[in-house]
Amino acid sequence: MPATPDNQVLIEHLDPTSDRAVFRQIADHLRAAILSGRLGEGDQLPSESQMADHYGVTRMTVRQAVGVLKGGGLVESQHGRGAYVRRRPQVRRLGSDRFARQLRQEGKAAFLAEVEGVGAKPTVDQITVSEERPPDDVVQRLHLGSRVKVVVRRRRYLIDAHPVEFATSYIPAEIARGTAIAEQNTGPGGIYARLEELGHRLDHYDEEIRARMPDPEEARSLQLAAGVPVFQLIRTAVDVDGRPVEVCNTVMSSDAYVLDYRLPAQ
Amino acid sequence: MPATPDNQVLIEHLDPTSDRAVFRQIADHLRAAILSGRLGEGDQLPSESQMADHYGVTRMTVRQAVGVLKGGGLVESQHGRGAYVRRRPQVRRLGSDRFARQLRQEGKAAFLAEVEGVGAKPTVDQITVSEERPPDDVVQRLHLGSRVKVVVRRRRYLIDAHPVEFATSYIPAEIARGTAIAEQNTGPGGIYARLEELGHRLDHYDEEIRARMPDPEEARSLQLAAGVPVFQLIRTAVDVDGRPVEVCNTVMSSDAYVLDYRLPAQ
DNA sequence: CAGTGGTCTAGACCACGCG
DNA sequence: GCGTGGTCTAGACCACTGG
Repeated sequence: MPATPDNQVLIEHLDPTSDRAVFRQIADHLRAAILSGRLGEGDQLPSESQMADHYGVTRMTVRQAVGVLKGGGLVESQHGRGAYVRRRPQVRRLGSDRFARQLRQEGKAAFLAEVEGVGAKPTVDQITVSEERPPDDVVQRLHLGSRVKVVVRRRRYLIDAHPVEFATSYIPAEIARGTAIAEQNTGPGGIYARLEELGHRLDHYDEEIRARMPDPEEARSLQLAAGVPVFQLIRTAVDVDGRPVEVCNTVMSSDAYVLDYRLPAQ
Repeated sequence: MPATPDNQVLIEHLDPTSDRAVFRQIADHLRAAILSGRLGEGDQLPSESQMADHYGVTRMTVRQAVGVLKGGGLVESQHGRGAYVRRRPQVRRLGSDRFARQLRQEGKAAFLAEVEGVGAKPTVDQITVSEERPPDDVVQRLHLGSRVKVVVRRRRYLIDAHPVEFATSYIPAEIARGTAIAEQNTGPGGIYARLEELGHRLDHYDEEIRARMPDPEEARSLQLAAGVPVFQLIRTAVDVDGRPVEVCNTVMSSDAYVLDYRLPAQ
């Protein structure tokens, strides 16, 4: 009479007659456990060795299964510690009125004011300002000639020391050169307030939103786990004369943000 | 004197003194080749065996490298054929005025009219209509009681036979029951035209946008390659009395869409 | 049929974390 | 020091594509 170790109950979860690959079946089990709540956010998965024993497969097969869940953003692993059900960080809602409001707020940049308002600690770092030839898509959006330079502002935004987005703004040098827009600190109300003071009364913003996987540099800068896509939001500010005066390219961690827009029906 | 086969030039690309894992170095090489255009969209990568020979590693190591690029959405592999630089399909731009327009268009649903307008063949399939208890988040958004039922409309949209999005609409049964909204074919102008005919003049739409990796069911339904995230767009239609009359939950392939919004500055 | 990617084994050694 | 995940080897067999 053969021995029947207790892991037999788990081994029975595998269907050897199924066409579905073993590692996919294991991934399915883990996914079901997570979605059902049997494994909650932050819970540790069984170790790879344990699962290999349980299912009667090698560690490499288990790793394939876990890899599926990591690619789907459900699981995050930490070298030397274990694999965990990924926690969804607190999201920040970006309303479509955020810039209308900003124009009225004096003294603080919108990001700082809003994040402090919910009791978190906002930071802006990696600020650089330079004058450059813009990339082609920016040339198009700003209706510039091919040799025209722009002031380029780069910065990264963090909430409670967690990076959530970074942005690059392009303003025609003709407008921004020598103004506060070309300084590290643009002063109260940010560059939109400065643009209006310079006579470019703003009419509207056009926003283009894409979603994609980050490149390795973006993943590093935003400390993204595997399986977390980014929003790419390209905003063009247009003044009342119909002239585009700024393009801002923002890359945001998709699990730090929900974008809210209100559209009139007419 | 040892033989130096021609693949030696490629083997030299590996830096054995580097801390970076071999499969990451290989992935870096391939990514650089793709981003520089040396490998263009649709081009076939060297076979796994070829790369294993070139770099002097096993096939499993090469597969890890290719897996990195698949997870990033850069590469797509086809069983028995090879691995290819992924093609980005044509994108459809979703303007924020798409529903204001729709109200004026008679005779055709907005999706069909717009896609035909660019010379492509639009399809809607998997249409189902039923009456159900809505999920919690829909109960909240529609300001409903806990036992109230809604008419649920599901459908999938395809462009040139490629699925690009699927959507689920929830309309309070009290409003929709017995009307064209509860039929397969809602008639000219779609459900928004019917809602207005029923006396619910629409005031605005609230849209919430998220990005995330698809679950396996979504990936199958939208035929998504690995490394392609989805947009999830939840739209709530509100009538002039301030009553939410529809919630529509749409899941879209992120590489089929760019979302465009225009925001007034004031 | 040959060549491709997909799955899986049975090991090995390493780097990291934590007690 | 021990358990964890990370990397890598050297095979094997399979499923699929295409000539």
